[in-house]
Amino acid sequence: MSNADENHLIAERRAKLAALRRQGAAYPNDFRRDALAADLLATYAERDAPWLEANPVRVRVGGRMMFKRVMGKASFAKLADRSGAIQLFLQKDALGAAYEAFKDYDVGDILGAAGPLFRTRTGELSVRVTGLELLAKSLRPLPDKWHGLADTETRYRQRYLDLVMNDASRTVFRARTQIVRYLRDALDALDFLEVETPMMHPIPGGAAARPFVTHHNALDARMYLRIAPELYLKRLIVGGLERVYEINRNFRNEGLSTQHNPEFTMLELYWAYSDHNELMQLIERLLHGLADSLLGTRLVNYQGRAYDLARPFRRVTVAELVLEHNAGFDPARLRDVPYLREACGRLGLAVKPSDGAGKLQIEIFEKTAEHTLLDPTFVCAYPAEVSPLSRSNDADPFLTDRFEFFIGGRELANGFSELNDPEDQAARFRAQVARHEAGDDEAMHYDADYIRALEYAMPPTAGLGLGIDRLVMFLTDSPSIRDVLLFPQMRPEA
RNA sequence: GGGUCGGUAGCUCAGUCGGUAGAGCAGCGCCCUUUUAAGGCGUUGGUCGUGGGUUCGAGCCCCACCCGACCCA
Repeated sequence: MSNADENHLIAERRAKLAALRRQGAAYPNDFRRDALAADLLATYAERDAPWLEANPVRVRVGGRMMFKRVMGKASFAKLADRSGAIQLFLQKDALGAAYEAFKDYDVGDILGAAGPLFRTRTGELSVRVTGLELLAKSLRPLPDKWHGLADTETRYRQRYLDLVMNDASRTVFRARTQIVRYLRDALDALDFLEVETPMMHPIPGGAAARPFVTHHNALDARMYLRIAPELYLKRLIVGGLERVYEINRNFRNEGLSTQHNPEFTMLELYWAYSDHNELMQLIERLLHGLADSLLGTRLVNYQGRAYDLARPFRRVTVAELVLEHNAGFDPARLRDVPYLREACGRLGLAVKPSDGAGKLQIEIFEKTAEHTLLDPTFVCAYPAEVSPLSRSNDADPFLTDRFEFFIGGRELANGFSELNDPEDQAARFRAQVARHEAGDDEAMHYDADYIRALEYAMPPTAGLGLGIDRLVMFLTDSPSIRDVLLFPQMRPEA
């Protein structure tokens, strides 16, 4: 940006920076803090003005100046650091030339200040500044101190400004880290091993989704950003690691919405000698623990509605929900393709000629039932047709031992007993390839090495995928996935 | 992809019937030694998202496009 493009506010600050450069180092790096604002406020919360007078506590604090009030020969300012903010009191008598320099400092500048703590007339713990230093000049003015930064586009594109201005935003991202740490600690305690598997796949697998495509020059090979780590993690189960998990990004080449970002974070875990029922119990335990540790209550408020996580989570099948939400649906014809096709037509659903009863059921379920699943609900017994990696149900091979978990009408998790029969898996891959060739670009590819791995035998295993972003949204009362991603995907600026 | 709403000063926002672009905060100058959105006086600051069109005249009306939010698919 040329100077001609800058407004007078920036021009004035740039002139002040130029003056600083003439005086010496404009960006000093020798100031050291010995205290954080919130620690001081907490430590001396009970100390009154006379005590602080009698027991001088000298501190060195640093941070961004968030307000500045000059009243002639005395001034107040507030310094914000990562913990919070503390007020400074500055007097000409005590500071001399540094006081005159301070009057040229701007809100937004990074300052270092030293001096004893005291209480103002109104009782606010403050630093009576005896030494002051400008550490980094802010050339651009901050948003309005009272209204803050409200423009959503700027909040997402310039997240640093959002973090400077909005406490609530900082709180959300701290909570996100706490949630991920809680999950790691809980799984580590269960003797799960955290692993890293490839983000670049020669064959996209593990989910039904369109991938991002890239190219490896040295190998002259097409590569895909992973849509899921599933097939790699299960290779590790074959390898005998028995309990593994990965918390990392997946990439799906799909639209953006309040629920979808092209890159999003999943927890995937694989648990040998377990099954989908134990996964449901695990989810319930994890959600209880998260609510307890993060919120201190199992009564979660999300977007104005109360969710009582202490009540047992509902369990219901796909078929039951289709019947529940489609009055007059003939329960005897749940697997009758022409009947289902007709029902889809009435609902305005576009179906493919290749869609079978399982796929059609799921279309109807998603259209009519999914959004109604507000309280925590496990939807069980997904059709095999839409579950190419799940173990078939022993009593009814039309179904699999699979569930999805919903809160607030949104899918939060997907879990199942893993298909460890290599011949069944090979047949399912072949069916997926046929769908792909019939034009379904979300259908899976045939992964020969994965079949080879299963042929060495994979123990009976349960596997779970948990959407971290949506979990964080729920636990932080955030309406959009962009509110829980530090840098959500945006169209490039013009 | 469709619909609704929005884009005006650094920030938050007004802008009437189409008739000289405004306020608060921030900034700049002066005053002010315990403020709490400090206060007082004065004052600078505009590609009204972009490009066309209608009109004597467009922030406002029409068309196209860009960016964003939300809803729907």
